[in-house]
Amino acid sequence: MSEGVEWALHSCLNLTWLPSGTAVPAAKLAAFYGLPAAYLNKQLQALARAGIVMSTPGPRGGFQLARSPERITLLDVVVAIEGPDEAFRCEQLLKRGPGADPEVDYRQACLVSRAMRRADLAWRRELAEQTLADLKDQVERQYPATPGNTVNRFTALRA
Amino acid sequence: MSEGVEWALHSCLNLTWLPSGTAVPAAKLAAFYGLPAAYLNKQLQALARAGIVMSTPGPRGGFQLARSPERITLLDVVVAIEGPDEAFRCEQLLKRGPGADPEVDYRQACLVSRAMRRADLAWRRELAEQTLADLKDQVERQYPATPGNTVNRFTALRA
DNA sequence: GTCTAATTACTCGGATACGCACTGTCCGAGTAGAAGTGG
DNA sequence: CCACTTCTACTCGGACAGTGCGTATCCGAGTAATTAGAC
Repeated sequence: MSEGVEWALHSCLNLTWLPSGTAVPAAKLAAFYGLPAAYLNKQLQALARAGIVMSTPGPRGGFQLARSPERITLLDVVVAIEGPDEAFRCEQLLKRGPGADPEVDYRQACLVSRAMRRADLAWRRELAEQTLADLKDQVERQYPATPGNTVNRFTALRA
Repeated sequence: MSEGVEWALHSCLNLTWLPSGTAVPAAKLAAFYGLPAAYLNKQLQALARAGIVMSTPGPRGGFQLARSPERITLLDVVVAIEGPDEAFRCEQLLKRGPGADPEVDYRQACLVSRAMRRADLAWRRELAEQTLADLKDQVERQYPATPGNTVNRFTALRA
């Protein structure tokens, strides 16, 4: 899996703690973890295309969450970065084997493909059941200082 | 995910239908689906290293399942080809952020990492619950001609 | 002091190189069977 | 006819190139705030 997923998840989580209406430039989100700003910007663009964050150009511009954290699942973020394709892509080997029917779509008929798809769905279900708000609450419960520290750090970077 | 996983699964399933004790060379397993023989051989080597198949060199040699299909899960095959690492690898971003504790292992502490690991475990559980024997039975139930056709095809390739 | 207009600085966005892992290929070590030979 | 030796052909196994995608970077289009100036 692409490394950008981790960056996107942590950045979105950080955006959760900022007062709504304020945009954060990619450079500051990157500086928070010492990441290459231009490359993180690329990932944020993907999130913007997926409608997870919205971008505003110009001074005082940047990124902010496009909707409330309760309506953003971890699956949304992963799909935005990694793309919608499932990890196991059936190349329809059976179509190249003996006794193959050219009319059949073996992505549906092949039982190997089905078994792998079942596992993929279990993975996706688990990711879809966790929202950014859930994660945010868990962090705040376990590390109560995090929200304040995060905001302070970003305002410090603003200087 | 690597394409070799699909090849390995289908090849292992084909091996299920051959009488035990008979070895099949990689060239014939590859010819079954029109795959590049040398590259499939590479994947079979990985399966051999994992103890899923056993190889015998020389004439009349080849590959055969190292244990009964009931004791080979889909996860075993996937891990043998893809390696044991989970898809989402936590780079411990928090260690590079403000307020990081150098002593903490953030692969355990980071809640993002935990959420992703939970999804990964769900995926692995689903794969571990399906054995090659299960798949074999499903195929035989749905396509009763497959076992005979497979054996015939391999003996035909032997000519 | 206030309105207007030009300027400036800042941001995203897409177009452009680089590196690594997956893909694909090749040849050599080793072995089992076949063939040949002598008893 | 049988046992032994030699030879051949076949198999895996690891070492060697090619290619696509993830990684990383840079510069230009566009915008909002700022500043200067005129009224």
